[in-house]
Order: sequence, then structure tokens, then C-alpha cells
Amino acid sequence: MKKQKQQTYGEVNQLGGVFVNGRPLPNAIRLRIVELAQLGIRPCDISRQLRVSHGCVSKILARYNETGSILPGAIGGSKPRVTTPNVVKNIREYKKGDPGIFAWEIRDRLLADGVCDKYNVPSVSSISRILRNKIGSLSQPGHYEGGGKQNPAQAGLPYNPIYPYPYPNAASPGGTKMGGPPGVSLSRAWPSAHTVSNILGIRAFMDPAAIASAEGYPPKMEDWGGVNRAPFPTGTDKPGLDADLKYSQQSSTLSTYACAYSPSNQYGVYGGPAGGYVTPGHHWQTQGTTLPHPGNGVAVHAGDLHPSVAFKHAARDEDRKPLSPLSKQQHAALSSIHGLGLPTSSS
DNA sequence: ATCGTAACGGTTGAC
DNA sequence: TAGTCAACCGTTACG
Repeated sequence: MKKQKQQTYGEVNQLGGVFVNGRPLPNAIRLRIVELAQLGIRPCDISRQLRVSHGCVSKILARYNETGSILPGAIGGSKPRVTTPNVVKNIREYKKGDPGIFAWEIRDRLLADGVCDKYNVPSVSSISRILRNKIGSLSQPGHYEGGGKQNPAQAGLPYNPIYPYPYPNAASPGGTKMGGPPGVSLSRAWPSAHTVSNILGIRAFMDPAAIASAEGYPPKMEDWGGVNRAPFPTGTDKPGLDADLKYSQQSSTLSTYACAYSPSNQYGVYGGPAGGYVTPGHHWQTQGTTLPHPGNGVAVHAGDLHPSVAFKHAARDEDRKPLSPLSKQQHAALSSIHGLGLPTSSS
């Protein structure tokens, strides 16, 4: 990785909160956004309380509702290449069989022959480029394949995304069933390391073998360490939350909601300055709050958040009536659970 | 007043 | 090794 900035203290948003441009909010903050939403706190209040822009609150809650994950997506990297050796080989064969074939015809044939599906079929321009660069100048087959930099895992596959993300079901790579497992919608056509299960480290239903090695998914730093630059824990714990969601456990009531990146990250400090939950030197400590998600029951463990609060069912569907001002109960809940001092005035 | 979202500038990681 | 590209980020502004 490139050398990181020595110090990135972040910027201050309009609400007075500190953020690091381009970097995800700490998972702890993300978790708290979801927690507060589960308590029935309105997004606008969450925004003010946590000093996070309402747009961000909206995004995080929307993401959570959609995927069940509080975690940011994978930053960086590249999409899987579609011009795999196998695709090139097929294109070459098509071209050999019909030298006058058009790129769009090749594209159609790739689809028809099942070499590709609609999600990974190369564009016509890509095919043209392949014809021009890889095939037009090639005389002997195997040239491209012999490049040596291709992922050997692709060998033997009709086509395959280079990314070795596990698919929830075997049919997915074939593209006949995009969209992931029921209740989990992937926002991208290419498989993300941030499927709900991967993110939350709950993969048993799709890949039991992965449980043995907790980091079943590719250890992309961004997955978890991107927020806290601390390396992943290597145990069987959920890597991200344990790494990131470090509540102050000594304080049983979480009276100090310590929010600080680990010293190993480049941010140094993080948190709303006036919120008082910046505690440099403290780490988030795992607690194990459970955040039930309506879609798939995925839970985020992080401590003694009342596990009964359901995100949509209880908090949103019915109990959202007393939206603002906050009810006493909400204040009490927030104060006791999160140590947040909510302003008595809701405005 | 609230919320959804596009634009923006930034970071990151694969190539 | 450095540069490019395309992903994602949170904030901001707008409707």
C-alpha cells in the first residue's frame, strides 16, 4: 500500500463532527447510527446527535436496511476483468471460424454459448480491442494464456471473475441467478467482499468451511481495517466488529462512548469534538450488541444494546410515532445505553 | 423540518 | 515503482 499520511486529523463538518474525507466513518459510529434508528430515533436526530451529516445517516441506514450490514463497502480495487483467457480463446475461435464476424456477433455468441453471461460479457468495444490487440497479432494460440499473470484459479472454468469471492450458491457465477441470496441484495454486479454474510462474518449458511478460518473472505484492508487500521484479528471472531466496534467495556453503562481509532490508524482521533466521545488512546472494545435485521436475521454483536429492539418491526413500523421530540424513554435509553446526552430540546 | 440523492473532492487498492 | 482507473467514502446542497 502506498505510504499513508502521517496524520490525518480529519475535517469538521457543518455539525461540528470530525470526519476524514474519503474514509468511512468508524464502524462504531455506523453501528450507533443503526442502534439509534432501532430505538426509534429519527435520522435527523441521529445526525445531530452523532454530528454526522444526515446524508450519511441516510446512506448508512439505507444500506443497513438493504443489506443488513452496517459496514462500508470495499474501497478501491478493480472490477474483475471480463476478458479472461477463456473468453479470449473463444473469441479467437469465433474469429478463426468466421474471419468476417462482427464484434457484436461475437458478443452474442459468447452469450449464446454460455461463455459469458450478461453480467460479464465484454462490451463490443472490448471485443474489438481484443480482436485488434490480442488476436489480430496472434498467430499461435496460447499466447495470451501464457501471460502468466492470470489467476490460475480460472483454469478450467468456463469463465470466472478473477475475484475469488465465494458465491452463495453455485449457480451465481454462471450468472443465471444474479442478485445473491434471498434477502440480500448486492448493489453491484460483481461480487463484493461485503455481502452481508461476509461482512458480518456469518457465512455458515453459504460456506461452512469458512468458519474455521474466520477471514474467509479476501483480507482486503478496507473491509475492516480500513476504518481502524489495526490488522484483523485472526481469531474466530467476527473480524470487523471486533476490530472496530470497540466499546468501552469497563464502564458498564458505556458512560464514555469512547470513539477513537486505534493508534495504529492514521487518523489519530475521530469523533464529534463536542460530543465528548473522543477518547484518544481508547480502543473500541467488543461488547456484542445484537442488531437484528429484518431481512435475514443477521446480527451484529456489540454488547448490551437491548437485543429486543428490532430495526424495522418494532422501532419503525409502530413506535416511530413519537418521533420528535424524543420521548423520555428514548432519552433514557440513549443515555443509559450509549452514554449520549441528548439535548432535552429536540430542536 | 425532514429526507432522499446527485455532485463533489477525497482515499484506496488492483492492475 | 509510479500512474491510471474505478470502486467507495462522507459532506454538501438541492429539491
